[in-house]
Amino acid sequence: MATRSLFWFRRDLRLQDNPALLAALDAGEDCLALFVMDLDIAERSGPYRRAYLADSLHELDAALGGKLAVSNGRASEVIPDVISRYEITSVHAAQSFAPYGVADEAALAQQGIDIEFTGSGYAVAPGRVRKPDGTNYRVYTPFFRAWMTHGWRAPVAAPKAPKFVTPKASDRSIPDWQSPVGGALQKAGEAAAHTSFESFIKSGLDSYDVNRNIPGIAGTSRLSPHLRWGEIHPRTILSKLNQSSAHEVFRKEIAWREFYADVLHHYPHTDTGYYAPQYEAMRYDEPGAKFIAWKEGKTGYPIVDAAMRQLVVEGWMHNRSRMIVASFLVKDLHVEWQHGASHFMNYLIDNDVASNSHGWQWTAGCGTDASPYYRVFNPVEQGKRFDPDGDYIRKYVPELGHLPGADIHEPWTLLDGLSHGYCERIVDHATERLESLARLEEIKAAKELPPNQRA
DNA sequence: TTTTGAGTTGTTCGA
DNA sequence: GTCGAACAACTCAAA
Repeated sequence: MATRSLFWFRRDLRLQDNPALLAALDAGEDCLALFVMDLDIAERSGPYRRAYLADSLHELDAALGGKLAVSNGRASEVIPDVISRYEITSVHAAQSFAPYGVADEAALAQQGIDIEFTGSGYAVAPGRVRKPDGTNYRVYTPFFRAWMTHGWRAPVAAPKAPKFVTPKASDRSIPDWQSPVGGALQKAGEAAAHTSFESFIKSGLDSYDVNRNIPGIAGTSRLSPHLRWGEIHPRTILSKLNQSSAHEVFRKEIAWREFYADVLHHYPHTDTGYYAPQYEAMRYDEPGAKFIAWKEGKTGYPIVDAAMRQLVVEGWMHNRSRMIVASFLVKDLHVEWQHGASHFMNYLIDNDVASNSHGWQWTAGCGTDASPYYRVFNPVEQGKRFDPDGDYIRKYVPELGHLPGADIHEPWTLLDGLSHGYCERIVDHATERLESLARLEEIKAAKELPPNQRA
């Protein structure tokens, strides 16, 4: 009897270092490569996310010799249908740990579809790193140590002479979504991922510890979208790192991604829910005009506005900027973190639920290892410190292009500062910082009330 | 079980 | 301008 396997491409749009793909090719005389496109999700995604995914799928299809099947729908409907139409004898995939993927797996299992899972998008699969007593870590540093001790397998090579099934024309719905006119979308795909990584090794990695915090220079790896879609596997990256301190700082960033995936795995409600539940009771402001100003990059705080505009024109934002704008939304505008997280998810091409939700919760003070409550980012100080010459701001906020150097951080102090179309500050930071601290005092006090008197 | 040390990313204030 | 201390208390991990 003939064997034909199905490989379900999910967040692993690559051929190299893909053990699940090797398992699929081993299991069949030929193999159908399938990506399942949920158009409902795509509909709700921002333009850059869509364009990036389309680009990545085209790259993958080319690498497969034009044999990538793409079918629209939900995995729980598409996969059983494909199994019967192509007479599939075994199904293979990497395991997912994000809420959507986990739901797909459960729905397929319920229908009795047997999937052989091999590996995950992490060096160490979520749930594997445990304390000696078997429970999960809730603090990063001990997690990191245990993760290092746990270790991970070496990368594996791309398949040699794979035999893929030619899909029917009706299963070739590879979208042609384009990025918005004038936007600057990062190149997607496995080849681009390796090009990015190699150029980062050559010119960025050894100074990563110093340069990664300066949004105005290209000091970061730009690997986040590639990791998001699995165009490169983290263990491929880890295998190239040495023991130097710059490399160690970068390794720790990879570990943060793994830590947050582990936390989300153990507390699945924290994708949109509070990790620290007492913060739910805090007084927040409804997102209104100020929230819109934040989204549009019109808060009157140059570093915040530059960052928010970078997000909209590139589908990406520097990590330092993410913290600054997140702090501003939560602590200066008193808007709940979920509104900001959702805006990020729509625009970011590296939109990862675990990293995004927990990054936001860290800033908001309600996450794991959260920032102390009294730590409120000062957008002017952050600008002066991390964009000292204002290069980053001038790149994204042309209204301030006429201001030299450090003058750019406080345009309201200059006589003609507001005469070039730049907006006035929507709030006063010093005032809102105190307001934020006062609201935090309220939930601290509330915690001490007996349960029947709590709000 | 108890104890102890530690904990991504900062700001402000006063000397 | 620079520097160190204060900003709290709590939870977590590990001995």
